[in-house]
Amino acid sequence: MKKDSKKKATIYDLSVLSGSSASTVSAVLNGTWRKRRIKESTAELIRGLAEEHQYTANQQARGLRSSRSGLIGLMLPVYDTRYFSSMAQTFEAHVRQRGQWPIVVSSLRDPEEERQMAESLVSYNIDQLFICGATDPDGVHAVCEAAGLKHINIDLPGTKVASVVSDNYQGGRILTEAIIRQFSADDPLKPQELFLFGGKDDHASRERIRGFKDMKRELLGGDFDASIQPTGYSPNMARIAFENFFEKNTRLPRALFVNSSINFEGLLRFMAAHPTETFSDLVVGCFDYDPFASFLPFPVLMMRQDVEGMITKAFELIEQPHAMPQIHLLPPQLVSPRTALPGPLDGIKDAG
Amino acid sequence: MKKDSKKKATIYDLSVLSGSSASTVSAVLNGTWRKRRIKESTAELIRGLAEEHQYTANQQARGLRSSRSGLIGLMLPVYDTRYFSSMAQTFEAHVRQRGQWPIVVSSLRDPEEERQMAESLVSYNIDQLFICGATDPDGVHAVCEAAGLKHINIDLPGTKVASVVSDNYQGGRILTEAIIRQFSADDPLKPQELFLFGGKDDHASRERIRGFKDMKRELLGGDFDASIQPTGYSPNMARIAFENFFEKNTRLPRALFVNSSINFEGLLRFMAAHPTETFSDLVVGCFDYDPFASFLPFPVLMMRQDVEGMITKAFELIEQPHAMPQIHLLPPQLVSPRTALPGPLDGIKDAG
DNA sequence: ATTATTTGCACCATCGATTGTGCAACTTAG
DNA sequence: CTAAGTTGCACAATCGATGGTGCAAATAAT
Repeated sequence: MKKDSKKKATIYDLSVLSGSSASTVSAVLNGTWRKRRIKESTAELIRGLAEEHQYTANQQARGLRSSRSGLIGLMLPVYDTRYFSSMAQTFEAHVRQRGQWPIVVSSLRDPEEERQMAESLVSYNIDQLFICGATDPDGVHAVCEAAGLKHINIDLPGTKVASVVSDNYQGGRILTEAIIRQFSADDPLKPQELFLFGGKDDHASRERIRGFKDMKRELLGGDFDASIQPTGYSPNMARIAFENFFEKNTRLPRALFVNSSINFEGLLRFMAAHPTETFSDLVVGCFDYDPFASFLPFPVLMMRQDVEGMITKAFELIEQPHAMPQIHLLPPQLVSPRTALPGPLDGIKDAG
Repeated sequence: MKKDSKKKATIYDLSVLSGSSASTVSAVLNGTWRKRRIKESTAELIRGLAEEHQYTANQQARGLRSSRSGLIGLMLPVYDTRYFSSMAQTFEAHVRQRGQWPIVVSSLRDPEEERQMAESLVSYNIDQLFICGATDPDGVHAVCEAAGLKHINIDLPGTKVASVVSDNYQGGRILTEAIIRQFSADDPLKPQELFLFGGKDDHASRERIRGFKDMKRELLGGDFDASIQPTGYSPNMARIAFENFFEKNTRLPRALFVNSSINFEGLLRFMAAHPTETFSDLVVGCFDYDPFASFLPFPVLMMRQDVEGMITKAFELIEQPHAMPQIHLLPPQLVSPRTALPGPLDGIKDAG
């Protein structure tokens, strides 16, 4: 409107325009003006000018003074799986609802990266940090602790502050049972026909594997440790594992427990190289939910982790002075084959 | 190390410790010290102390002074599709490689939200803004322009600054042709057997629809406008459209052009309510790529948009003084059924 | 009409880093 | 031995908002 709309208005500009002091303007615009006994009419005037000149507070200045920023951080291993992207989406909604700003970064599962990122986020004076799926949560904790930054672990637990994670053990049991029950009584699954692929030596994998083993033993008997093939969280390592198995046994197992959707992508790569008949007799259980995966040409059982619940719980816990670094377990949900669940996108109005 | 490791070290702390002035410390640590003729030995000393005390610059103070922040913003409609999550992942990698920090927000396709978000990002003094898939890019532009913030459009073009978008018209043509060629010469697809579902009245949809119509007319002849069913970018609206079609015609079309993976999720929901036989004769082309979708029990052709290329191009263009608000087109890639392409995750080291 | 309160606001230091400017101490030239 | 650089750094203003403190003017109490 004014000639100099190139630069943003500050409280000093409004101070001149209104004839009040900068501190009065500040108080009016940040809501502390009643406490400072500013006249209603003065406040009104200033609010009007602020509106007219499109004033918005400089968050850097505000943050510098108050040593807060309004930013809440989420550290993710990666974005590009439905699990983590829905984590980001859900996190964003919660943060914005609190009038704060999400800043999401991905650490690529590298402990050193994780720590450096935390350092850097600290230098922006972020108010809280949600550490999701970190390889070394306690390393990140040390950084946060030193800076007095509130934080919490999600997905993978740490030992220093509270953690919110899926009940991977129970989930593993339930998924394993569901896989086994897919087979009819007249041609039941045999112990050596059920394998677990994927995951690495992290808490989630360990618990899932434990659940898998326990349930497998209970239902099928026989202890068959060779049925575990950890491949890391990498599509290609998983693909190679499937290829190797296939070469050695001239076929896939009848039933697969796949440890994550990332590993499932490894199975896709394997599938691309083999005719569809190879998979006619296959049952897959995957510890993650992806709507498209649920409709593949063979029965796919999935475990959907309760992302909404985890984020909600994490927001509750992060406020509390950490009495004890407890691990809070949330049950994941078994999803039958050919199921399309609503997701975070469904809340969005989009008339088209 | 020191007693008071609870608060972060500042240049003033290091100033005292080193016996130099704060400005000298600042210069040493931000790299401008040669220009200021600081002695090598002084620099060395200060660098040592900085290391020892784990100094990291307060970005808010730095930003306040220099009116920059080191933050680069990406505004996304949503996170939770493979297209947009890979956009976020790719963006992140590029930004971090430049030594800056990504701040990603989702605007949920609401023009008012988009503008407010831009306002708010401005108040953090972000250095650049990538506007991806905005419903009203020019509205966001106005906000950026007023604040002197460099910005660029991705995915959906605006008229005020440069835009980088997929060649939706050519992509639409190619996908349509590929769908039609899936059918053999002895039982070829007829014009009234090919429908387009999804999308709304945005640039991308319009172009894809134009490509669809043109190619359909060229190959199949007949102009059949009823074959377009826009449903918005919503899974449920798409599901309802499929249901309606099915009720009216007692079957699905033999071939579908689905406008986005979000709409494809609507098809999944429809599938969940119908037996597999319903889809035995179906061919689907989808304008988006999702690895799991590629392996569904019927032929699925997909268009993968060149996310890496778009981000790269956008970084090139955003620096340039906007001579002309040109639209830069990037060809998307046709993906055959049962194809598992590598993605941004493949770059990650993860031995497992 | 005084004194005691309350109201309404201005002043100023502060957060931590950046940067233009000034000026000793030292070196080189003449 | 003096004048003219050069080197190496300190000083102080500044970015924009916040919040403690102090003080007039208006109002109430006596």
